Amino acid sequence: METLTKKQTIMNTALTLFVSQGFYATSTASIAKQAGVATGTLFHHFPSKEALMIQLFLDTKHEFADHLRQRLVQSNDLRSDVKQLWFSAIDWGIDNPEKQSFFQQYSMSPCIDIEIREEAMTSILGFLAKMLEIGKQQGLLADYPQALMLESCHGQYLAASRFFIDHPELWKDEKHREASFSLFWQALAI
Amino acid sequence: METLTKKQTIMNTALTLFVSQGFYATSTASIAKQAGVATGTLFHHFPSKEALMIQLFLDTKHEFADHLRQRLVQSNDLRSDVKQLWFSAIDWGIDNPEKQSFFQQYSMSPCIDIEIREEAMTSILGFLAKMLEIGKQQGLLADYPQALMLESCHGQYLAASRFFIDHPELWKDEKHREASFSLFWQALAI
DNA sequence: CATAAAACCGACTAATTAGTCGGCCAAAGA
DNA sequence: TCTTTGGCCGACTAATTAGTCGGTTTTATG
Repeated sequence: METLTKKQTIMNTALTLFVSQGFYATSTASIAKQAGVATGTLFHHFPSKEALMIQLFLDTKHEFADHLRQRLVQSNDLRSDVKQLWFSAIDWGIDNPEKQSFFQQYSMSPCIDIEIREEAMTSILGFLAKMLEIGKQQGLLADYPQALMLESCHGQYLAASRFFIDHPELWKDEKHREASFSLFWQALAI
Repeated sequence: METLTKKQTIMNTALTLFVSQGFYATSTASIAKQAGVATGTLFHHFPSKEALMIQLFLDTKHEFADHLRQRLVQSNDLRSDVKQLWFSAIDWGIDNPEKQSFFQQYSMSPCIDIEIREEAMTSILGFLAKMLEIGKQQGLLADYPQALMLESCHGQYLAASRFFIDHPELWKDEKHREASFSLFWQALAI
């Protein structure tokens, strides 16, 4: 059993509290206390509360992106590739409901600077953009404006994972899994 | 020119500040000052900051729902009815970007009690649920689980209006308008 | 006009906040 | 062993907060 560093403990605790209470309602003192750490320690690792939030946001986004990249395949069948990506993404949300809630709340909140949010967003949606491009060339996907399609994909993903986090048992139900992907794919398909 | 009551002014100001700074970062003092009103007046009309937020949320949701209901038609052609609803909804978002941002931020934030959010949600999505039911009976729409479809619709709406608020000029572009509806409709259609 | 009710004011308070600072302690290198 | 480095501590502070309260003005009513 590996022990967490205090820094890690602080970040884990902060994530939990930010999700359950909100950024501004969570005091640095309460984070430190809950993490079993002095306030001085918190500010030793992070210059400010905001810096803590930013690192949390970026780390979590990267963790999610890494998870997807690991499972990314490249077969001849675009639809099944996208499907695998879709399932991987929602799997991650189900396995990390707190982090998923974190995205839901802070992906469009003024707590985090808009530049940072957008940068994180494009870094994640980068390979999705490529897949869309391929799909259009293959004539599988509709030729709608790219930016609109990406925003739509993102919205569908947030909605679906919101739904399955609220109803985790339904994610095991083949009918619901398939339906969620169909909703996603049909929107884009020719 | 009709003058606003102080209560209305307080609510308008609060909405603006909540959207631009966030709920917890906005002090009641700053709301009062910006509204040209004493803090005592604010607390005369609203028992607490939270009560102000709740009323703001419910009023705005109702305003949106009323807008949609006014434009609701009932022809024989479900697709064109839904299309009109879709355009009405995004129109409202474009015309009220601040209120739309308010929804984006607070429709899933812990600032507002989850019961209140869900109640507001179902009251708005109520007639959409009926339209989906009709569509399924007519064999026009896929027979996916209802709750999942509603969540997906909501997600698509948030994504689309987010997109068009960021790029208002594109809402006048027929291609983009049609594309946004196609993305929405194709997801649901058989 | 008189009176009552409601809207309005702003100085005030008790509580909470992010962030500081001087010092403690354990480990690593000389 | 001595020294240095860096994680760590927690009492402290200056600033800010939501909400109060006693009093004034405005409005409605008889």
